[in-house]
Formats: sequence, C-alpha cells, structure tokens
Amino acid sequence: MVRLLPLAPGKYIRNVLELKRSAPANELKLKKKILIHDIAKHLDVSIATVSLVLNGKAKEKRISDVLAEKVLKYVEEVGYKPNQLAKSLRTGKTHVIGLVVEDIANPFFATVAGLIEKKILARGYRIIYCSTNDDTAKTRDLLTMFQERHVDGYILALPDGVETDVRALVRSGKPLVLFDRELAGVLANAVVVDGAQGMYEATQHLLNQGFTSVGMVTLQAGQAQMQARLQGYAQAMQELHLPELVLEIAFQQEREQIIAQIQAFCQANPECNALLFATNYLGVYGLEALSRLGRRIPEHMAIVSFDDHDLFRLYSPTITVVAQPLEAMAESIISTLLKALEGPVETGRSTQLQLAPQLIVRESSIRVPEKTRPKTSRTKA
Amino acid sequence: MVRLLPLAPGKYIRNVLELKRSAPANELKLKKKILIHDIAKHLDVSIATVSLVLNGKAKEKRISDVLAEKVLKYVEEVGYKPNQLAKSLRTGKTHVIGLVVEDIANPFFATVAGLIEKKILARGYRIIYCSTNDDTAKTRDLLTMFQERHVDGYILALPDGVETDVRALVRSGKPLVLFDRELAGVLANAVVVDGAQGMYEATQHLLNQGFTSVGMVTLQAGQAQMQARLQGYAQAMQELHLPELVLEIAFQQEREQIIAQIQAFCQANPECNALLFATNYLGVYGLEALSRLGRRIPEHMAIVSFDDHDLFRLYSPTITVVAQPLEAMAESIISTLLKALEGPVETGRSTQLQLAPQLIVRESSIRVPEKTRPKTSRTKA
DNA sequence: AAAGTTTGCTTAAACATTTTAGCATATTTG
DNA sequence: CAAATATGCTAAAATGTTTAAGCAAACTTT
Repeated sequence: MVRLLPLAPGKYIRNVLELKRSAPANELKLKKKILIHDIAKHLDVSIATVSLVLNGKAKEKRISDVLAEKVLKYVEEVGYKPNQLAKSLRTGKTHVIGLVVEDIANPFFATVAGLIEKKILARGYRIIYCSTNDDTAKTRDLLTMFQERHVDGYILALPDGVETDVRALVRSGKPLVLFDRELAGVLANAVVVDGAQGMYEATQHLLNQGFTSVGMVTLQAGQAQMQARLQGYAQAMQELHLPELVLEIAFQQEREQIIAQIQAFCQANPECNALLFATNYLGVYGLEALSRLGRRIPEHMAIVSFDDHDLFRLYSPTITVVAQPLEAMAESIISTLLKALEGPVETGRSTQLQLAPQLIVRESSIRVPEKTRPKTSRTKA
Repeated sequence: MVRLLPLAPGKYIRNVLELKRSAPANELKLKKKILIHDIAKHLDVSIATVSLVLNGKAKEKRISDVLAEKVLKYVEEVGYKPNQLAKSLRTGKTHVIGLVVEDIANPFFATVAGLIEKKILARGYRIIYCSTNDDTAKTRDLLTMFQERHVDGYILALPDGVETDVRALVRSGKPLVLFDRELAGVLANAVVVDGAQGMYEATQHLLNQGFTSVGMVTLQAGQAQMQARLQGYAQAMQELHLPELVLEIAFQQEREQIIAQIQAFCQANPECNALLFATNYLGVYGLEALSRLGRRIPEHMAIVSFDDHDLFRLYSPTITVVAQPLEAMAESIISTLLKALEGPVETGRSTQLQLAPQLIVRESSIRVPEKTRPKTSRTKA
C-alpha cells in the first residue's frame, strides 16, 4: 500500500510514488476499487474538496465552479462511487428502512411491501424486511437487530406485547410508522384502516339486502383492529335491536380446526343467513366450510369478508369484501415516514391516520329473488 | 463533545474527563451509546483484547481464560453491542443478502422470500429486497445498488438482458444464486424447476384421463423456463402423434386482453377439451375466461396450471397444478448460497440444481363418467 | 498603509471497529 | 548461563468517508 508522507503543508510526494506504481498496476486495474483519495490525488486537490463537491456543498463551501465541474467530470469518467459503509459510519445515515410485518408471504403484507418499495426506491431508500409470525420474543429481537443495523426508519405491523420496546424507539427519536395495527398506549405515527366503519357498512349492506340474521366470525385476539371490526358489526346490529351472533376463533389453530368450528357454528345457528369474516383468511376458511356443508352462496348464506384477496375476486360466486385501500395506505405510510426522516426532529408530534375502507359489493351478498333461485335441493335441512 | 487527548502512548487523561462528565450525564446515560473503547477502559485492558475476545479469537491469540471471561461478563452486563457499520467497514462483510425478484407482491416470490428469510435469519443474515418488474434497466440499477451496499450475496430471479452484468458479478467472486430462471450463457449457481418434466407429466395425465385434444396457453417471452414448459407439453403430444394447439400470449398485456384472447382461442378450437397454463396468472385468467364462456370444468374443459395458488386449492372445482416445490427451492437456494458464503472462494465451480415439480391432481382434470355428469345444458354447442 | 473581510481551499479529527505486527516477561532448551 | 521459544497482551494501522475549523492570499475598507 502506498503511503503518503506530508512534506510541506498541503503538498505530497505524489508524482514519485505514482511512477513507481504505474507499471505493474495495469492488469489489476479492474480489481482495484477506486477511492475518493484517488480522485483527489489525480486532480491534485484535497479529499475534502472532492467530498464537498460530491455532496452538493460546493456552493455553500465556496468551491469555485470551475473546480467543482472538473471534479464531477473526473468522477463521472472513472465511475467513482463513494463507499456507502464508510459514509454511513460517518454520517449515521444508512438510507435503509426496516419493514416488520406479521408474514411477508401474506398477500396483504406482500402487496403493501411491493407498493412501499416502489414509492421509496426513487428517494434512495432500500428496504430490509423481517416477519414476526406474531411472536413477541422474535419481534423484540428483530427490533434490536434493526437498531444494530442502524436503519434510518421503521415501518411496523407488530403483535401485542412489544409496547415498551416501541415506546423506547419512539422516545429515541427514530422515525417510525405503525400500520395495520396500532399498539395500545403507544403514541406514534400510525396508518390504520377504520375497521369499525367498514364492518358497520358491511352489516348494514347485508341487512338492507334483507338478510335478517347476520353473524360474525372473528379472532379471539385482543388486537385493537380486530375489536374495532367486531364493534362495527355490533353497532349496526344494536341499532336495529337485532341479536348478535359471534364466533370467536382462538389464535394459533390449524386450518382444519377452524373450518370445523365454522361448520359447527352454522349448524348450531340454522337461522343465520349471512356471515361476516374479520380477516381474509377466516373468509377463505369460511368458503371451505360452507362448501363442505353444501350451502350455496348467497342463497343459503350470504358472505362478506374483510380484506380483499385474489380468491374473492374469482370465486364463483364472487365474494363481497371490505377492501383496505392498499395504495392509499402505502402512500400515507411513505409520506409520514419521509416527513419524519427529512423534516426536523419534532419530537412529541405524531400523526395518526385512519383510512376509510371500501365496501366492494360482489355476488355473495346480493339477495336472489325467490323466483329466480335454482331449484337445487338443499343438502342440509 | 468530549475529546480525548493523547498524553503518553496508549494512555489518555480519562479519569479527569470522566469526573467532569459524571455529574450531569446521568439523565443522558440512556442516550450515550457504549463503545468497545468504554469496555476496554473500564477493565483497563486494550481495545484489541476486547475485540479479540468478542470475535472468538481469544484462544487463538492466547488471551488468558480468566481475562476472556471477565470481558464477556462485563460486555453482557452493560449490554454492549458492536457497531455493525464500523465492523462491516473494517471486515468488508455486511451479513446482508440481496434478493431480486420480478415482484415481491407475487405470491410465488413472496412465499419464497418468506421461506428464505426464515431459514437464513438464524445464520445472522438479513435480507434486502427489490422488485425488477421485468425491467432490464431497473434491474441493472438494482444490481449496482446492491454492490454499493456491499451485500454479501445475491439471490436473483432476473429478466433477460442483464447477462453481462451477472457474468461480471460472478467473475467478481460474489456469492450468488439464480433461481426460477437461469440466464442464457451465464454459468452460475442456479436452482430451477424442471418445467419440461412437469408439463410432460401433466399432459400425459390429461391424455390418460381421456382428454383427446389438449391445448396449451403460454407466454410469448423467450425466457428459458417458459420454453421448457412448452417443450414438455410438445413432447408428450408428439409421442402420441397428436397435433399441438398452442396459444402464445404477448408480454405486458392487460388482464382483459389476455382473457379475451383465451376466450377467442377456446371458440376457435371447439374440439379442444383440456388446457394447460404455463403460469399461475395465465391459469387464473383462464378460469375467468371459461367462466365467462359458461364452460364447466372439467366436463367441458379440463384444466391444469403450472404453479400452485390459493385460488386453485379453493376454487370449485379445485384445480390440478404442477406445483413448484417451494420449500425445497428455498432450502436449496440457501444451502448453495451459504456454501459459497462460508466456503472457500472456489471460483469456476458452480452448482446447477433442477428440482422436480409435483403434479397435484385435483378435480379440474379428472374425467367425469358420462352417466354421472350433471344434465345441465351446454351453454355453447 | 494597516486592518478587516472574503475567497477558495486544506488539515485533521471523527465515525467504531478489526487485525497485524510486535513487545516485554517468563519459560524452556542447548 | 546464554539463547531460543512461549505467553499474554498492546500499539497502531487500516477501513473510506464527512465536516468543523482554520489558513493563506486576495480583496475591500478605513
């Protein structure tokens, strides 16, 4: 390695050393990574000058236009790219966003991840992701991992139980946006969908269609967004003094168990002629359960599910859903995060956004007039 | 900011400064990040010693067990974590893997991404992802971005047109695994699925079921894996001297256009009573097309699609697929990559793996005996 | 003409670590 | 008993940037 010895202030014995290297270096030229130092040496200016020009501080630091131009030209010519690691070490900024979701393979989160990536790439940010699988301990590990990696900001859909960790993160001043779920007692930027409103509208829609006995299938979990969905349904029912019919599925169960419970619920409540599902997965299982019971949709049972899904668009009949506005969510998440990233460190201030979901009415919730119903015999009484 | 002034070699005026700070620092203590320097200072050993112990080189570098123990204990006690950026800068390793896929929101890639994450997390690697959207220029940018970020390895499903870039990457010695698609003329580690075999079996299955006229819907793209799928079908047909019926869909078309083309194809070939689809999306569009034509599956038209999908498992009837072994793919990708990451730089050697897909026979490809067929009137002659 | 200001750049510290080379001291060997 | 070797640790270089502070020279003001 060639070492530069200071001789007189600002002058180095560059030329001599350069000659010594130039002969055998030719073949290795491709391998040798070019440094800011090499740029400076070649142009006979200081490293600082090159750095300032490259970081757009030429004007501010009064580097002459002609020199700035020369630097940029040479940098372009040799294709120099600053080492991001060194840069990050010095500046503390990595331009990496940490994305933590329940499961990246879940279509909802995968879609949001795709949209976020698309929107944030142009701003020079990259995304590093991890899935929590709703495991509190794992989530806690993930959050510290992200801290260790010095991510600039966080986009988080977290399970219960990490409130303290997130509160600490917020206090530390790191830009952060919660989405899909808020955390109880944590004041932070958040982008969520108004599940209560969505389910309220869905229930009213079913009642308006003349389905008299509407039930709801939800998860037992205490997650806030789940409770809101249940509450929207309950309110619509109470307004008409109708009895609520709720099936709460315990967490962490197998597919078959869930389907069996839905089947049992339907059989135990024969009067029930419409069902709401609180998540797309419950909806999917519900379809399977009804299919096994031989009940036709919507003749025997009308269906509305929260969250859209490929299957719902293409199933026969197509399934009515309360769709989350994915595009708008991604947009809100990004703009909130960028504001926090680029804006001043306005600690204490946080933005809570509640987006309206959209009821997409499809075939599964439309009442079929008696006369046009097919005369297929009912499989179950 | 407190500055440390060198006094004698290796000794700093620590104590004085420490006293000056200790009074008002209490509240800020949480903010002040602890450094390796602080550990060394407290134990009155050198930074080097602490570093060696932490990196498991205590034995090798003959640090006494008692001291090593002391260091580990104190590090644990104060919860010191080395700064990854500084570490990466020095070692050149980031423990980050770059994942480049066509679209992270596509269930196939999202699932693979989820499996890869799960398997690699325990090894201390993180994943940073980007979607190409099959755009050559964007892909090229992504690859250089990943290089700039010094990812340790690459997992790539790339569009055509970046062969030169990938070849350069391979030559540079960076660990890399291609998956889903190989690249023409690029010798690199690769994990792909034998589409020819899969489609050959699927075609034979349909012929065995008595479907006499089997057609195939594929993409016009010249991608190798697409050609293989087509070829598998063609071979099965040729072996029985049956005419091939192929619909090639041009790339980058809208959903509705594709559906219309499939509809037209079906009408133009009324004798065709079984269809193969080369990707899950084509299969999904095919279902829509058949549904619009009022053709029943499998009575009027049997269906097999490449690639499994939620929809195919739950559609009525359930759809027979040639499923890619996702779990095995992820496993192979990871083990190949880890071998390259951790093993010696055996340049020139590369592993090509071709996994067998699995034909999952469901209802859509089973011939229904004439007598048990429903007597529903055919919508089209 | 001396003092002050502006201009255009440089010096060197800082970021936080890893790792090579080497230095005393203690022990073993010839 | 001198020389060689082993032991246990440390100093300092290296990684590649950014940026605060500062220094001459040129220009402007009094």
